[in-house]
Amino acid sequence: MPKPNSLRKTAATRDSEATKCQILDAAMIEFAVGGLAAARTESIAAKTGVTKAMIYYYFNSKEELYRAVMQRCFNEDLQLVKQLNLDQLTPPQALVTVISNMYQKMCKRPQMASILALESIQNSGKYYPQQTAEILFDQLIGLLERGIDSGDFRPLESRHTAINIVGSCAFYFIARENLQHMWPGQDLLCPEMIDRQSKEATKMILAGVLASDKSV
Amino acid sequence: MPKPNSLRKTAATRDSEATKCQILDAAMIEFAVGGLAAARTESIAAKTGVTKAMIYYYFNSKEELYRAVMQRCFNEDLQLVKQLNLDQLTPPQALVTVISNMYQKMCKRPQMASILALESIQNSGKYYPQQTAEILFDQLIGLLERGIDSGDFRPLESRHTAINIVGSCAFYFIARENLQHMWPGQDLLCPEMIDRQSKEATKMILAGVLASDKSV
DNA sequence: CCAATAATTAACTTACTTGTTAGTTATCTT
DNA sequence: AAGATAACTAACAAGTAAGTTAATTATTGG
Repeated sequence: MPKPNSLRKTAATRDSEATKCQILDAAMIEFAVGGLAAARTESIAAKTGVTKAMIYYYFNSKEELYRAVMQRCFNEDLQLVKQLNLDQLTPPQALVTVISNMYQKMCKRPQMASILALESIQNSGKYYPQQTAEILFDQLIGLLERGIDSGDFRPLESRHTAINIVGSCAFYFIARENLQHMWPGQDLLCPEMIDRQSKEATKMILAGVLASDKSV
Repeated sequence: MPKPNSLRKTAATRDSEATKCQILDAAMIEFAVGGLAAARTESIAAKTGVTKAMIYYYFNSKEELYRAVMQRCFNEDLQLVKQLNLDQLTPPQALVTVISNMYQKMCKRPQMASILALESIQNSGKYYPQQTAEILFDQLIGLLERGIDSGDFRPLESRHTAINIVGSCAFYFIARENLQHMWPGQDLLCPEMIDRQSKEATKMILAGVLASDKSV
């Protein structure tokens, strides 16, 4: 009487796609803590149901595995962003949407912010899939400029402002473990906390960006 | 005719304090790229005029060296912050001062933001000198609450807002290498750029935080 | 059900990294 | 100026980590 499909690697043996995915998931967690340089292949393997050799079987090297993780991160991201159809919204609405979307994404993949930050710090972003990071930022910058032109936003410097907006969001996730002490016992990743942080950020950013004669 | 005091380690031989300082400086640069885990003692030594053995002679281990670097970072920081005398300023003035001070500090030690971010991501902040990070955050939170009480600021959630403020500042330095592409050829650490970023952040944050019936 | 192939492992090799040690050179004291 | 001590180095030992290999086990198609 063999169990056909237990949770762990017990059954469902030998499914290459599942194994690749397991490795990618484990790698994402490991890379999100140490980045490419400090990640240990042994440690990644330990998080999966398979041996280290499988990493090399499917991904050839730690570096290529890292590339694959990055790729997957950004693909998901781009997919989501394209579905937003920001052009059909007013600039303030679009901005609110972008911010809310950022938090949702981070909430779904809490490792995201750390991985991107680590890649930037450790490797100057050279492993980012070509221009993908640019696309995401440019979208926000474009939206800000549209809002300035329409008079919804005050005349601000779009690039610097975009940095401030993304930064305020990313920081919550990057410094999560340190911010913990402000809310003892609370899980900073629980939906309620994320929601409060998101709302507070949205309010501040919107008020900071809107032309003084406008309001939402 | 021996040179008495050339720039490198040529002359001025055997000055223990200078050597310790050289090691700390080199370590700071190395730790700011990879964090404790990815930093190589060999690589730190290579940045100094002395051998790796000196690291162990003066600091015993990579970990203790890391602790020393952290300590020095925070000591400087606390010193500066205490001199601000925020209590003698109105809340909006105090906030402007805090923001401007953050940028100045980061400008002086561009590795700072990366080191703190890496420590948080890699080690959950366990190497921060006891409570020092808390003090810095609490100061900002206290100031925000004072502003809410006085009616200068709108009723916001001080902790979340503090995170947004610090985040928008830190991100510029953390993601510096990636943001580079927005200003091709420009040095993001040059005083003019920092000044523009700082001004833009100040404007946005202040507008985002001030009660709607107030202005600076 | 058997052969071919794909997935997987355990054990190993090679390169790197931390930390040590024994010995060397400069500086300071008397 | 000699002896003591502090600063320093080169070479090494021990442990760790990346990547490989040869053999093993499951799956699939005829």
